[in-house]
Amino acid sequence: MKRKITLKDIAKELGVSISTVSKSLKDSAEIGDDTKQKVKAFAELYNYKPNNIAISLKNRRTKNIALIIPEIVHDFFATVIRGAERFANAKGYNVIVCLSNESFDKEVVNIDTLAHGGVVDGFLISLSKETQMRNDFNHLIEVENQGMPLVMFDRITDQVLCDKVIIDDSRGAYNAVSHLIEKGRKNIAIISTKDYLSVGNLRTQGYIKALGDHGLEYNPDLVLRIEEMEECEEPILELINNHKIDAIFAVNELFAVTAMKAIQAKGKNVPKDVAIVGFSDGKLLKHATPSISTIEQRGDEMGRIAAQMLIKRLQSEKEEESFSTRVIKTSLIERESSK
Amino acid sequence: MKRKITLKDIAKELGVSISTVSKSLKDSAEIGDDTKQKVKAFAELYNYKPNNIAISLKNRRTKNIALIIPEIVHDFFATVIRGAERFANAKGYNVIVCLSNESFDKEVVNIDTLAHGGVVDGFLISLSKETQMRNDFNHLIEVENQGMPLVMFDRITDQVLCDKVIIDDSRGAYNAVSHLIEKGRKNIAIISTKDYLSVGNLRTQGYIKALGDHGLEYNPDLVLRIEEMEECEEPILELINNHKIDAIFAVNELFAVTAMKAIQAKGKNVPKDVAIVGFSDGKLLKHATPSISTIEQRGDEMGRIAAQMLIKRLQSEKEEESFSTRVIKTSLIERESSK
DNA sequence: GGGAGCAACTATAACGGTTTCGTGTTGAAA
DNA sequence: TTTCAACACGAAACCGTTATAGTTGCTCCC
Repeated sequence: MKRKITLKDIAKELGVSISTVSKSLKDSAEIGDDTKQKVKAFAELYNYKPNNIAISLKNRRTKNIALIIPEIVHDFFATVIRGAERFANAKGYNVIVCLSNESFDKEVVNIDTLAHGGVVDGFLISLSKETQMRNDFNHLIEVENQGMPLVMFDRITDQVLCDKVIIDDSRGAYNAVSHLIEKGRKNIAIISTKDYLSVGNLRTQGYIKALGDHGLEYNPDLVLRIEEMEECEEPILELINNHKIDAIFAVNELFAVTAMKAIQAKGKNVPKDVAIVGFSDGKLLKHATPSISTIEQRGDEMGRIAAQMLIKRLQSEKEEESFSTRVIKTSLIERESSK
Repeated sequence: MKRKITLKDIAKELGVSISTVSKSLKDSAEIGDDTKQKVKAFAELYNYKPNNIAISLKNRRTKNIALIIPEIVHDFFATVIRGAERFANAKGYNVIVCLSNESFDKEVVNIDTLAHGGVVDGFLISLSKETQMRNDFNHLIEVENQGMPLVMFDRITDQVLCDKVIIDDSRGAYNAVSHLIEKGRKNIAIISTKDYLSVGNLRTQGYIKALGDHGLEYNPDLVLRIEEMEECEEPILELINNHKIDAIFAVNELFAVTAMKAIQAKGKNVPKDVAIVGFSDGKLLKHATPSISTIEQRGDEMGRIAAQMLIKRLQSEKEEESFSTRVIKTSLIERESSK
């Protein structure tokens, strides 16, 4: 690789000291105007850019932040990246994206490498499924102990003290179910995830509360908890076949479209026979036929706020001891599936 | 931030020199066995990890690679990230994901910052729409001139000499259209993009060739070139209304589902009245009703190979002067829309 | 004319490693 | 006893910056 031009090169070329060059480029008052001009012109000419690695070493900070997500082929997380990246870049930070692939081990390895290696200044993380299941957060607690700021988003745990960004899962679900009730639906099922997933759990709670508040009976048989995303078809089919249902609230995109397909395959009509509301505003729901109503889940907003919280902490000198949790509001997007 | 433990700390604590500690941890033959053991044990105990920034500075390489993509909420690019990240991580490299958002300026800024700042060792890039339109690749040529390796994938240009990974767009399209012809379709339209997009252009060529090879007449009226992804509905509607069409080949997911919706809205049946084949294997096509046949476009494979080519170049001492282009094969996934 | 004060630089240490080149101590061959 | 290699370790340079602490040379003024 061709060597990039350094301060030393400029100094030698112009017959001044390295310090002079450094200070000139920073427009220090210590240096005479003509020298400054000369140095700047030369630097410009040779397209000098300071070596960030050296600066990182000196300043003990890298201006990199890690963003750890469980899965990337997922509109929601993709928009989180977009939001975080945009904000961070504007503040002069690079985002290093890491995938845990829902694996505890990979999450740990990622964090370890980046934290101890001094590669990043802080972390943005959404927990992997496995981590939530194992309920083991030592790797995160250690990050905190090292004094590295950490912001958790979406899939969080209250066992780690740090800044957090979540959406109002429970209230979002509540609104979705209320909407279905207002449309006259009485037998509303929910397709959710296993309880150890914070998000699925909260949404189920919102579902139950909405039923209660509207004087509908809560029937546990209508609560389906899917274990494996990839094998959701069968249990969904079973739910639909064995119960009299006139509406479904699905906690994610995949469950919603799979449910709709199953219903349509039975010759029933959506929304006439069964109405559907999903959660998270991805392409799948928008482009389904009929299009599926959903609770909007602003991933970019979440990414932006998470990055903001992290960078704020990185830039404040004093170690702020109180942590805050930001809750992002959701709103209902009405589409054809719940007309 | 709490300071991390350094070689110096260990040295002071054990009453040996920094060099001794460094060498011990590298298991150098220069150091006596008992000293080595002592140092290693101590380092282990305090969870010492070398500071990668310092190593980067010394070695003049960072073990970071940049992956620049135009858009992230896009299953294809998301899978590319996954493939590249997986391979790079396994080789000890971090992936810094940057989004150009289809903007020339952001692409240039990204590259400039990372290249001159010494943050990354090399680039993986898929050109932004705007860059392809402007036909201006100086920022990439400069990267090459600096001796930084660069691998282009998917959206490439032949005006920059570097390693490349593409899928066989033209042949993929050819196969898609041939498939439709074999199913007895005669009036096949293509919904493509403007010509400056390398990918859309190649797919259109494959379409034309397939028609010719099967003795069908090429009718330019059946070639729709969409300018704005977001405003594709109207022109697609127009195409469908004004022409007798029994099949559509769409060069991406969005065009395929939009076309299908339009056809169904007219009361026609897919695939009976109009068959559809798309391109790129995203969720949208898979979960559409009916599911849409498509040309598989292995993003993860592309990412993996691109990362592999880049890292190979980074690790080889000699400056290899010949560049290669890897072509990834596609295959047809038959689904309901072209039965 | 001998500081004081200032402008305009330069030298140096430090950031945390790696690496080359010593150097002091052994023990054994000559 | 001398010599000399092997061993075990240390000193110092270097990567590219920045911050702090000098060092000049000059003017000004009592």
